[in-house]
Amino acid sequence: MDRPAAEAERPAYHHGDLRRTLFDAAIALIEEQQNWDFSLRELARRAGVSHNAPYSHFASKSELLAALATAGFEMLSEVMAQAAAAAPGPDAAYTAVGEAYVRFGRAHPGHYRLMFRSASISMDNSATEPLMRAAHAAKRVMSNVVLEGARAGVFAIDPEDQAAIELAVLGCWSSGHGLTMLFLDKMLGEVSASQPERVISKIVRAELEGLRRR
Amino acid sequence: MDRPAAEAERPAYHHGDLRRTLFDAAIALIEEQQNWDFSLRELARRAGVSHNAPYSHFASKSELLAALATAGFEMLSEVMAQAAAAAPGPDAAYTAVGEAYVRFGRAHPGHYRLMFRSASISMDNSATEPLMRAAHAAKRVMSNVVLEGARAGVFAIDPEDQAAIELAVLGCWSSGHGLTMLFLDKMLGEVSASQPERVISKIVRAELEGLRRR
DNA sequence: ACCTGAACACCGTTCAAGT
DNA sequence: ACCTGAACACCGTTCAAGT
Repeated sequence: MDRPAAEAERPAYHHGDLRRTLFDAAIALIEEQQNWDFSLRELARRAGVSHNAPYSHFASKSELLAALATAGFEMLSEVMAQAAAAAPGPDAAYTAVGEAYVRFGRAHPGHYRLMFRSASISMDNSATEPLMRAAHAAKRVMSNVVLEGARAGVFAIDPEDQAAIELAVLGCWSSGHGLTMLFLDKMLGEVSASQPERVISKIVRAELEGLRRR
Repeated sequence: MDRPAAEAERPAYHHGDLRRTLFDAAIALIEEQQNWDFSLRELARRAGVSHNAPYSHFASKSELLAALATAGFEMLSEVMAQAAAAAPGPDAAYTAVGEAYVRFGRAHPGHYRLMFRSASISMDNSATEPLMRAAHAAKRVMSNVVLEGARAGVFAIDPEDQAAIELAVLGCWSSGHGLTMLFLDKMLGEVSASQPERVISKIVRAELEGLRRR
């Protein structure tokens, strides 16, 4: 009665895929509660195992969180890369990536927040390196979109000027990240909140104009 | 020995200004740890009172956090208003406010994060209304700067078009908030992180160009 | 290798009681 | 009105033990 039904299908002692089960349950909890304040004991309860079983798969709560954040950045990279690949040119690629980015954040509020928070939290455990790599890879996808536009002569940036590219990417990222966070934190007035797609589209396009005229 | 020295100066039982003491100690803890995971009991220990004394002044931890966030938005409003008032015109006002905004966030990382997080957390307690008012007031300061520029004809926006003003403010806010958060979350590459002032200035000015040419 | 159960040192919050 | 102390139902983490 105090064990989830799904557990009945699994062997009683050796779970088989507890790591994945915990991982998925953690994501579910994070999205339900919009934060990562869930307890490891609650997580174990949901997975139908003892409160200590998680420690067989994750050294600590913060290491689990870092692993979740890493997976989040990988998902985001994938989403952005697909948006870019499907676009016919630099302008379309930029808007598609920008809109996909904000859409991802709004679709996974707790997870998105965790991704950014945990990069500055878990500066100690072994899960940090893959996290940083995943975050860097995501940024790389954005950089490539800007770089393509610069090389094509569509954006007014010298593709060889690394500092200029870096700055342009940071500007776009700031705009998209800020907009996403303001949405998640319910900081938008009714006007903007009632037409999210329109607002997102306009702000992404305004940033694109900045790239073209820089 | 387990009580802070400052406590010796105060009356033993009735503290006198415990609310303020707790408030200040909470801010200190938040800035030390870059989060608000401190325990109410630790807070009470720092103030030299029993672990329940805080409940005489705050209904719960989340109400204390909401009060802190409210004060944070008031500080931010003040900082922005002063930056705007000291500027000779709309362009200078915009860059001064933008740079002051990011500087505030970087100077108070834990507090800044809390301000934005608690607006979406404490949707239940009585401290929510003042919080929302303070957040709205801060946004108002930004809006006024954009509105002034529009009225002066310096920014390419119709000052009577409320939706356009709203959108322009949201764009600027997203950019500044995103940049601030990326800084706090250590998401910037070495290049940007090593010259923060320069990067901030460039990104604020790029956003200003967007306003002028809109 | 993977999991359990008892144990430790914590929490937030409540409640009855003191000043 | 403001504060204390005991109590309750939790935590994360460790450790010895089971399968």
